[in-house]
Amino acid sequence: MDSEPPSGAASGRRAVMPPRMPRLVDVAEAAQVSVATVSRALNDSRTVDPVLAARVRTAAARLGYRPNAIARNLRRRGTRVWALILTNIDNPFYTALARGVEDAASEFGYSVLLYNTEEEALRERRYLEAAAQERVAGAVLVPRANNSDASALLDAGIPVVVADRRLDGCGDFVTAASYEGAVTATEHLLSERWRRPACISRPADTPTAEQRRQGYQAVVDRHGLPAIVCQIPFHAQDRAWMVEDLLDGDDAPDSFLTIDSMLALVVLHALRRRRLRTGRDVGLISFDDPAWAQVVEPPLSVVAQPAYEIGVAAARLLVERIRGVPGAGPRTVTMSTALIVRGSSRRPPHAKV
Amino acid sequence: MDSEPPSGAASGRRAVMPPRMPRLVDVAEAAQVSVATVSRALNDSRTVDPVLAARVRTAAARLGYRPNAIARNLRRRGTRVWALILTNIDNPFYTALARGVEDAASEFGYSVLLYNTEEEALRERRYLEAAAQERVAGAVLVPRANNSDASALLDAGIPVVVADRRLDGCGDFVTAASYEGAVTATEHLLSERWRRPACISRPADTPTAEQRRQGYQAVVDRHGLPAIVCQIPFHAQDRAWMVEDLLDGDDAPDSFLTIDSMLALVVLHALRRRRLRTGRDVGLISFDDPAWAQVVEPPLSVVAQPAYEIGVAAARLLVERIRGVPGAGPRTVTMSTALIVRGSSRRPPHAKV
DNA sequence: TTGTAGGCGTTATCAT
DNA sequence: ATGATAACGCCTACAA
Repeated sequence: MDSEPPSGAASGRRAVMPPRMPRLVDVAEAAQVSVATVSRALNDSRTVDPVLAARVRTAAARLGYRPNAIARNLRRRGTRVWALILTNIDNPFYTALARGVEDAASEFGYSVLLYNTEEEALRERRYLEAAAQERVAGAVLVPRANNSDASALLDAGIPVVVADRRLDGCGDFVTAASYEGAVTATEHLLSERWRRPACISRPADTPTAEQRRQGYQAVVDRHGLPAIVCQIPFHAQDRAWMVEDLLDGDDAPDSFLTIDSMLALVVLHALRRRRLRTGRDVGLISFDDPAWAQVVEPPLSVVAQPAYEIGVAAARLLVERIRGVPGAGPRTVTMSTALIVRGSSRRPPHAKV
Repeated sequence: MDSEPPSGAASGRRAVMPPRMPRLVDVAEAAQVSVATVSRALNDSRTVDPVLAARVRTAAARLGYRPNAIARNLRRRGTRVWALILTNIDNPFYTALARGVEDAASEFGYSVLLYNTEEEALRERRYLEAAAQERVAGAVLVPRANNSDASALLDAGIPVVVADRRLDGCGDFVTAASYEGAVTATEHLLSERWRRPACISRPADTPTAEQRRQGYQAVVDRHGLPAIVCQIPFHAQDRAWMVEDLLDGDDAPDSFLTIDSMLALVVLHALRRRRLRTGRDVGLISFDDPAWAQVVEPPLSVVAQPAYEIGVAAARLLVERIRGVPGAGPRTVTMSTALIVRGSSRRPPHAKV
């Protein structure tokens, strides 16, 4: 048996100990009822005498009683917590997605654990494991790559909703129509009479990036144009150089499709150093619609994704999964993208090549 | 007593039930040892026979055993989870701060619950309550206003580190030198020969905003210049109008200090509509150094705050608080800001007024 | 309607 | 070094 300090007074308690929080029994004692009655009064007060219920609530309030979620979770065998595992909270797209998830979770009565993998496989593995040990009620996962392994969660029977980047055999999936968006964007560049569009993308093991690259490629192929693809690692130090090298090469592009807004920044940096202007010397269109898109000169043309709504949709699927019958097959929700033409993708009538 | 389904076989378990996870007793049975030995082998294996320890680990691995953090927390009377309560994850400053906290937390072995209050008092209250019930080991709090009430956490003896916005009587505090930063920024504008700088700030109950406003005001007062202050609510719909109204008024400013990067976007919007250019027609300098600062034309002058480092510092203070003697008085860490002059704050030699 | 008491899975004490 | 076992705080089946 444990040797607890005498609970009688301050005698056995060291001064440095945090104050012991009131428990159900304390409330019960104060209200002169049993713990069962307190528990019932505080949860489903239907089956409890209103008079007693009031007495209980008064006592609870007076003592500053706060239910211990740990004990409750143990007894209920489940938490009211979700894990949100994503690759890079700095990317405004994921920031918005996170807001959507958090917002909806809060509405459904869940708290959310944020795990930022920084696109690192090791961290992702650690986090999936941590989430499983925390016995989260569910998880929204943006996998690092197509070989990410969510089995730590799945084996534990924890529902997982995958967001943004496909991951097979992993339950539900919410994403935007990446391929179609890339097709639209590339066709837009061509309709503006750009003839050598480049696709600035991410490593090929990033599913969504790869789909966008393919959408781009399909269009340039169909038009008999060369595919100019540049896959920039997430952790590259010399990102701007890669674009500048591209511009210096023999087969320099005359326009760009960037598959996320951080790459648009990279391209804009490179262009600035080369003293090239978008919407004039070169064309530029990017996936995502970051807050700054409308304050650059000229404003940035984009393929906007409903990032916040994707987060909300993921949350909705997750609650259904948690409440619902596991029998139901995996569902995929594909949100549509929106082409927003601003200035950066335009090509002036008499531009030189 | 509870009526559990017979645990013997699949007979009593409905097909829809999630798989029951292996417990310590299961590992013990498989390894032919007592639960105590398993627990010891998996935690502090010093005091256990290497042979048995190996057998335990093998059995645990084979069964896919994952310690139940809920039960562990109950027994240990404490979680390995922090709460990160902040006002707006969309603001790049807080995004970076969150990364810092999460990064450090992960290193210290903690998970972090993200609570995004959206600058709403009600949500903040709910979240503080939720964090307290979750019995988090500690919290990093960016309070909504100077009247925020963290007693839900404090009463429970949960250490709180306040970040960015001061909140008295609430333990440790990490922030950047707002007042000084604003002084520096304002003096910089004056040194560029702008004569009517305006301060685009936030409501007066936002401590940090107020300090920046005061820093600005001290400088313009000292120079006998008029103070032009515009406090834009966080949820305002017509934010750009407020700035445009300012520009249309009799006492129109010739330059701006914005106290966060989102307000810089608002001002840039307004200026665009008025066809005014920064670094030429008007001056602009902003707190924070968002990723887009260097791709606007001209690049944005800023007072940069070490957002990520503030998050890390908060995390460090928090672990010390958790591990250390509560006797130690509240500490304040003030990080210095950095004036980065780019193009937007410059005033050309022969500018017209 | 209310009370009693067992157990959720783990850790740590005590006894061996 | 190992094992049996009592809590941690809550919920709920069962008895009254």
